Amino acid sequence: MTHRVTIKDVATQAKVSYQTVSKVVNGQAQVSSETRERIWQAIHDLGYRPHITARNLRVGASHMLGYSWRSVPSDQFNPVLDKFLQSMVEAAEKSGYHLLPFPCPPDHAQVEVYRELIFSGRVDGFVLSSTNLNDERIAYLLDTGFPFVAFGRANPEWDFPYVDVDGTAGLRVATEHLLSLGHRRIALIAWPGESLTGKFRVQGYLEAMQSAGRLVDPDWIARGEHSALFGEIVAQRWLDLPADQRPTAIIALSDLMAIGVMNAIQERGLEVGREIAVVGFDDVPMAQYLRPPLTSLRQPIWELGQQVIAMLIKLIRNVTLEERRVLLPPRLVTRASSGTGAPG
Amino acid sequence: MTHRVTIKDVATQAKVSYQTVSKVVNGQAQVSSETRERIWQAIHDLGYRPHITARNLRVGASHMLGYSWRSVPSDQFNPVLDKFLQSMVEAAEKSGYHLLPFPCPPDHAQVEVYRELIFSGRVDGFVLSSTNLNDERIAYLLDTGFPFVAFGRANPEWDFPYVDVDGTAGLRVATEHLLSLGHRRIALIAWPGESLTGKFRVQGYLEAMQSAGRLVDPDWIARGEHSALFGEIVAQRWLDLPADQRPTAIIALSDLMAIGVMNAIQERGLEVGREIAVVGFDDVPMAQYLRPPLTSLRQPIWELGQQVIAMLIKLIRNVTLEERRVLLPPRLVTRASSGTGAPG
DNA sequence: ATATTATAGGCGAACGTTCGCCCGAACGTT
DNA sequence: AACGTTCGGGCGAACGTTCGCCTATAATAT
Repeated sequence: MTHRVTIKDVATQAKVSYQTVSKVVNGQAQVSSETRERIWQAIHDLGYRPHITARNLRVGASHMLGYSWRSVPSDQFNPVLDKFLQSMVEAAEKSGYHLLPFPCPPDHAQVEVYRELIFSGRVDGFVLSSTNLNDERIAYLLDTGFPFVAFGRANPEWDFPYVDVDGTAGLRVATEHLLSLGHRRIALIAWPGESLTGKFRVQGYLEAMQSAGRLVDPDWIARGEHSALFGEIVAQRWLDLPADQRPTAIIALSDLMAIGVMNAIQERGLEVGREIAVVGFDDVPMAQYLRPPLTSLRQPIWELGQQVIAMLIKLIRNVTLEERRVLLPPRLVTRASSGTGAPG
Repeated sequence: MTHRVTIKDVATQAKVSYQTVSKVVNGQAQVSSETRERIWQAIHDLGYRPHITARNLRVGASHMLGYSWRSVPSDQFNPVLDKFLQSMVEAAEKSGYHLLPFPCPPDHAQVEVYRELIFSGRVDGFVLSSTNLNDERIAYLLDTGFPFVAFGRANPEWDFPYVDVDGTAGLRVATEHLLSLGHRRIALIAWPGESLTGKFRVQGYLEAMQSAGRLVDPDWIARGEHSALFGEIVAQRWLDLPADQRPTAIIALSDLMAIGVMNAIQERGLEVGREIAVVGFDDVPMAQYLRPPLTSLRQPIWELGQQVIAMLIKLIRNVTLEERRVLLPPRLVTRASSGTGAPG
């Protein structure tokens, strides 16, 4: 590297003061069209590019948006990361921002890391994910007034901007789908009660059952850890019931658990889709390759990424948000695992 | 935000010049221990954090490492992104660097985007992925001498630092595994000839077959697009052969294609693992949940991420690399799909 | 006691921008 | 002819650091 070409080089080349070059670069009006062209010419000739760090220092912004996510254990999959990141990166770029992915700190150190990023001027805002009910980060950021948008909800008493998948709507649609196929005993595999995301999804199931006038047997809702094994164990338990009492359809709150369910069913020699319907959530890429292919709810990840960044940038620019709470419904992708009608 | 607390605030509080504070913050020796403590105290009291942008401007570095990746179509999975990113982000952070993910530009605009990032001073180096034989980006970066490390190889005539998975070793191990189980007719599903990664992997297969003294029938190597469907079609073709001529084992260069193979086999009513062995590559999380679970080659993604960043940072700091070309072998994860022995 | 060296810490400058203010010229108005 | 207005463009300053150099004092050696 010989010597970085700066605004001053352009200025001498174009025979103006360097501040005038700045005006041209930033599209300010106070320059005659002749000199403007002369300056652009010089910029082009010299291959000048504004130095972002200097600009950022001057304007007091980093044009960076912080994001960290929890890595999933390697026996699981993160179905959304690729698309979500791409979406955010692209949306940010369009507005002159970049994403700063930082290592997800251990729970107790969360806030400290966010503090650090704020006070070192590294980021202008945050995208939060993996939010939980009383998320410390949200509490902290609300307290300091630093711009952020969450991907996921939290304590309903708090007023903060978020985008989220409408799990309630998703499960309502999935349940209605099964009901319309004639299923009456529809079971649900959910997460522990602490899970907020789980709560919303269960609610959609309950709503759909209720408005169809179906009573829900509490035994039809199983709660446990997010794993294929748990899905398998629960399904086995249900399959032990006499045929006229056991569920004819099982919804799992994730594809991972749904896969466990499918494996349990097939090990009993039963046919998924014909004898027992299975529905998952996430629509992981693999869902379509399972045998039978898995009916699942696909999250509008791209749109969520676009929204979350658009909102965050508005927040940073002090534009008021017309929508502080955005819920986007997932789409039911119907495949063979949910069958064509209830048995019997 | 009232007022950012700067080095000067600390200085007045500690009754020294602000440059001395800088010395303390950067751990320089020329300060007595009393004043040093006084300054640290002031830093702590005021909650001072150095302003990164200002520091970067002064030292003429951005402490950012550029990275972009090609998003896979949504019917496929990116098995490595999550871990690879986390690994790189974490490794970078340890050395005071951050990752800058930027949108993967369309092919024709690749170089221009890299140029821009360099000349606007946004990054100090690049990690390249999805490299191809005559990668324009590599050519350009070699030409300008800008620091980068590739994840993947390219034109062997070029001398540039890279890390990569040793696909040759991986396929050698996989093939030897099948040979040791008594398989003689081992078929391979590969990518088109242009694929460099594919070429290395095929080579491993050929080496293993050769050193076992097995002739390789050219018909046992199929080449086509990376999809489950292609795997399925090819497998069907092989299954049409008389039982004493068809392959008893099939290796696919990716799990996605292996899944197609498994489905084709099962649709013929044959049993994967007992009648025909199947081996994949990638060890996607889903592999263990398939029925039967898929034997596959797992890439050492975490280590690759650590290495690539370590090398890049050395390059930036002008430390000579002891190893400019790092190949890490994948690990064969043996599961039921490769069976316990060749049939017959 | 003087000369030499080491040490602590101060000071000006610079990194590459943008911002706000100012001034001079040109122009139109009364 | 004097005035106000508009427009083009110059200028100083600042953003928060780090760097290199300088100086005064203290410590050591002769």
